[in-house]
Amino acid sequence: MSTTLSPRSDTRSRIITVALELFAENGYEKTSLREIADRLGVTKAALYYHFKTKDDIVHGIVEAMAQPIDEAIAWGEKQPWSPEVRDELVRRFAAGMVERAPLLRFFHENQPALRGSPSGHEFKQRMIGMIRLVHGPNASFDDRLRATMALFSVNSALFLLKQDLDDDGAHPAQCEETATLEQAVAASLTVALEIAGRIEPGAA
Amino acid sequence: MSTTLSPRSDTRSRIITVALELFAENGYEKTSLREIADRLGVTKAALYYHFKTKDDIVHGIVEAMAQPIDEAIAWGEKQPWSPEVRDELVRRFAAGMVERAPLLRFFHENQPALRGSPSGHEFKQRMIGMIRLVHGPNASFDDRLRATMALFSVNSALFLLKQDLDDDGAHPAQCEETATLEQAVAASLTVALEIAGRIEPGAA
Amino acid sequence: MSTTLSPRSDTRSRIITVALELFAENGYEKTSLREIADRLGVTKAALYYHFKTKDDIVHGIVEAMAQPIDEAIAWGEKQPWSPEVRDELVRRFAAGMVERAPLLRFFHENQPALRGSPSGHEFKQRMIGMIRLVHGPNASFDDRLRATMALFSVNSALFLLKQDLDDDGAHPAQCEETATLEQAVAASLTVALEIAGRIEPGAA
Amino acid sequence: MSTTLSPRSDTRSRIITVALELFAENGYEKTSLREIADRLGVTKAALYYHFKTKDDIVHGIVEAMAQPIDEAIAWGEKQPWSPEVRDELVRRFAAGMVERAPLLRFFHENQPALRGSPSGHEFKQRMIGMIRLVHGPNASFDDRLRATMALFSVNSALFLLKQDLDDDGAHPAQCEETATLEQAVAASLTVALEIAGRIEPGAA
DNA sequence: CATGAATGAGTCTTCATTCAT
DNA sequence: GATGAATGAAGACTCATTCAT
Repeated sequence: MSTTLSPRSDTRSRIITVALELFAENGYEKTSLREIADRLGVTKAALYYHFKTKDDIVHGIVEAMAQPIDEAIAWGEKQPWSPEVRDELVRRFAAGMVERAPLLRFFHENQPALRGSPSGHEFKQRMIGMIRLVHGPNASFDDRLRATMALFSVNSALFLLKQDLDDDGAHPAQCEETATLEQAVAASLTVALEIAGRIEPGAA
Repeated sequence: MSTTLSPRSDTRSRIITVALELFAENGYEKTSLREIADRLGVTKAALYYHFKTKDDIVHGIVEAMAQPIDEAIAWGEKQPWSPEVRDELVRRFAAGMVERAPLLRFFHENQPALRGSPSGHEFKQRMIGMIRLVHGPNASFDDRLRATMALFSVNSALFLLKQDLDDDGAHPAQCEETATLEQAVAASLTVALEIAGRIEPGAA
Repeated sequence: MSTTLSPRSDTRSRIITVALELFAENGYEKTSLREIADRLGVTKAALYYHFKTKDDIVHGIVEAMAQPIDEAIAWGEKQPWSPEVRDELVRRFAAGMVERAPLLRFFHENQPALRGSPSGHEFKQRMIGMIRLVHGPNASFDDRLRATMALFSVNSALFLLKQDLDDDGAHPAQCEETATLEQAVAASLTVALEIAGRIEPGAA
Repeated sequence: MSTTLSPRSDTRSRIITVALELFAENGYEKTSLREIADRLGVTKAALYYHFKTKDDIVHGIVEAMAQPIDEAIAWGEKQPWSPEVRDELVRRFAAGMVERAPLLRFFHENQPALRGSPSGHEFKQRMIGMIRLVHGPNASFDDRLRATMALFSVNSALFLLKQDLDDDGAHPAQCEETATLEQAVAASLTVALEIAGRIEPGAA
């Protein structure tokens, strides 16, 4: 009769999953609630039983997916800044985001829709928090930019990967073989650490 | 009575300017033709005299704004790849994009809308061309990622700058002074060259 | 442990009270069952345990609140018409309606919603019955109108009172002090009796 | 090529006519834009070409129909208050409203919908203005109530008339013959003047 | 060159209602 | 007595697009 740690409801989390999928693939604006409902085999009205508004679904997504970031932030806030901490943060972020690639993509590619949305803001704050921890206190604009790019690295890698797949083999020996997801992520981490490595300790 | 190099029509180019402004600021989907028309003081129908469809406006934008990229590409294609050429390409791209920041922002933040749009594809091809020239032949995935990020650097800098402006000074001595546009661009170039600098000549 | 004259159920009568409040304040159409349920701290479904439909709640309201009218009607039907009876009916109606002001307001301001509703009809029949008793048999249209207006007088007074409250003192010495509820009701009775006083015994 | 005094557009005024008809008959909330559009043989979207919102249609109605009231108010404001002016105002209002009966009915029976609507407020202000002119300065609550009821008299007469028609002859010799519209209006004026006649000159 | 009028398809959202538990 | 989950129908509104003038 009782499940340990029962999710708020099955439908609710299925909505979150499917919505993120569609939002990431087709964009927030181009994804209608009908599409989400159809793919789930329920009615639009059912969505409204679980979420007050379309934007509230985004809220649900963030709430359900941002945990690794929150943990990384929580951890980072307890450490005094050091190059090691910095690198560890980058690593943790990358690790957490690999399986959540759609979340990052959604966030990056839907800024206009998220601008002015409370839930969009919510996630942006987390990103900004991470960035701040990575570059540490008293950072120059250069270093803040490095921190930003280091974290966005995963995203660029995913962009590139997607490009390769869309071309499906149409690149004539110009480049090497198409990378796998794992390779892409590895590359993203390599480059991210390179970039972050140039961040200099805050000038007192 | 006669303009040297008269543009196809004044209204036409005003539409392009205003549309890009709005697309960049509010997003492609959230910008209606009515808004564009209103801001220009004409009717929606007038837009249809100059452009066949909403997407066609994007086409017009790209056509009107991508020139510097095209020139950089044209130049780059004639040079054999070398670290100097690579850096010069990065510099030219940055130089060209500073005044066209909205274009880049529009491109980055509206992927979902642009996906599936002929005009979106058009611009993406140019970006891919640039990336390819920057990393040169036979590049590893790592290097292609570096090239990509070097070019996207401007965009990250602009993202950061916008964040600062939105907070308007609410960050308590945590970071240095808010940067100016020029400083931001300079930083973006610095970092871009750092990243590109790690690209290694195509191995065997 | 036992209430004399226990109501059908406590929740049931709380629903009636709250529903009438909301119906009177915000209108029948603009009041959703969710609102009623929320204000009571129960679920919509709970309402359906006590009432078959939304309209059935109106039925419940009328049933619970129209008693004084019914009694006045019952009394009036036993008396032969006379000016004294007429005045007494007006007085009884006014007396009964003061504490039931929301009922009257609801009835007056929601005609469109009540039209076509069985429960709306129910109440209207009572009003018509009252009117008929007030003007007595063989009344001219003028007298029927007088009877109608005499009874609706309370409502107009309440309308006026509400207006005053909404303006909260913004009328610059144009009128006297804002009246209290008691004064308003007293005025309404004065005027009602004036109007009814002109009703002439059924001619011929 | 040019019509003197051409209406803003034919469709526009047809919308106003039909909308008022339906609003008065079925209520504001129960009248959907589809209904209005259907009855006009156009699409919902066409309505939105002429009116920004459903409420804006009400605004249009008031603007188009309230002229007689405005004129009466304008006239009344120029006269010093006197019993003759008072009666004349009542007469003018009645005269103006007969052909606009639906407007008054709409206003009376849709308070909840109009509450909070700018256009509803607009009309209410006019009514309040009229009332104020009828009772004159320094009026007691009683007199303000008389003024109000005098003006609402038409409405009550119409209510009564409608009742008679709905019963279609089911009243068993209880009352006289059903009145005609003209008789009803005449009665309403008679009673209105009676009521207004009791208004006493403001107590200096 | 441009407008006024209109459309069709689709969006998000709300509501009364139902039913298994 | 009451709830959680879901539905079907409908509503207001927006948008890109068309076309006669």
